[in-house]
Amino acid sequence: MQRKKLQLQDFLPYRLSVLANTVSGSIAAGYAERFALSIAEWRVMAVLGNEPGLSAAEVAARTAMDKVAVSRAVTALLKARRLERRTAAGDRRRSILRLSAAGAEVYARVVPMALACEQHLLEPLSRRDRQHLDRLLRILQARAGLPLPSRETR
Amino acid sequence: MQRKKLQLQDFLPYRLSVLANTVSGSIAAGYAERFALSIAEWRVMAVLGNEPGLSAAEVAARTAMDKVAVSRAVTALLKARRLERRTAAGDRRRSILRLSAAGAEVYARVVPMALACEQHLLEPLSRRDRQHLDRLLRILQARAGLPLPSRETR
DNA sequence: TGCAATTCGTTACAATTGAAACCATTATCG
DNA sequence: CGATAATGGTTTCAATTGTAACGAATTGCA
Repeated sequence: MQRKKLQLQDFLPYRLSVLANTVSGSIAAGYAERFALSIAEWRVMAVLGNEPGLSAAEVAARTAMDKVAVSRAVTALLKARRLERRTAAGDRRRSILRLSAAGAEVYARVVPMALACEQHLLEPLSRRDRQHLDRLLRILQARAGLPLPSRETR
Repeated sequence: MQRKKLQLQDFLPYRLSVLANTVSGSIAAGYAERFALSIAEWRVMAVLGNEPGLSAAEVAARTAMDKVAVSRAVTALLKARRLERRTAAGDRRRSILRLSAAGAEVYARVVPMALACEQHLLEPLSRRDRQHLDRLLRILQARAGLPLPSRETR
């Protein structure tokens, strides 16, 4: 038997959405202003900081962005000279992306801000709480990927 | 001492964002098609289903939407005849919103879908896990509202 | 009172986003 | 080989969204 009323403020999808927006917003407020970075641009820089030389498609896979969003973020980062792009030897469709020196410097300055922000968020949680959170999010993420069993086929 | 490397896939704000988007997307797929409802419109209907007679500002407060988004959703819902609007007696700036009969019927059909979706998501979690999740999300939400202590003032 | 500030909600305009079409290159297969 | 399909990435166009300005109504206060 299940709850019959729907209270938006108790509804998990809604709560996740509000929380994610609140968090993203307050982080973006940190780096967006200072470095003129959008969330998408920051994500691209974040993966390339860890794994230089990825192609646009690989960046897309790691950031959960679509290829159009990546393309636009890359364009903006190239214009700002925070990224360098070569075309892959052996496949001239693919590009090879890496942070420029300037990009690496921005990266080095934003990473601590991002980690500090995460720490701030996690501060009220005990070690065990954090482990729990990690586990719960992992489960939910896996579950969210699955399709709902449809009414017709069950 | 804190982690020095930033791995996007372990970064809490990123994980929350991806999870929330995955979940919202798969729910929206359920009602969006069938009922031609956007997420914003559904949120407005959801609160008015519980609390008929709210003003637009009150809807905004309960849905974490801004007033422009509410205004647009309300316009769309009025056009679809799923909402009725009167102006408040005693304050002619305020509006009084409630679901129309047709809106109430859509509401009655979407609520079970939404709850089923939530149940599907929560299915792999034990009772205690769910309580934990509730508590953790509550803490994080409260924490996310607070501003980061700024480097200058500490 | 009456004038300034505030609130409610809408509108206008620019910026962002998404879907589909597109070009160039590479892979597949008869 | 040569045609067709598939892939990587960009562009285009329309729809969505955010910000600021706005008009109308109300409140506060000198």
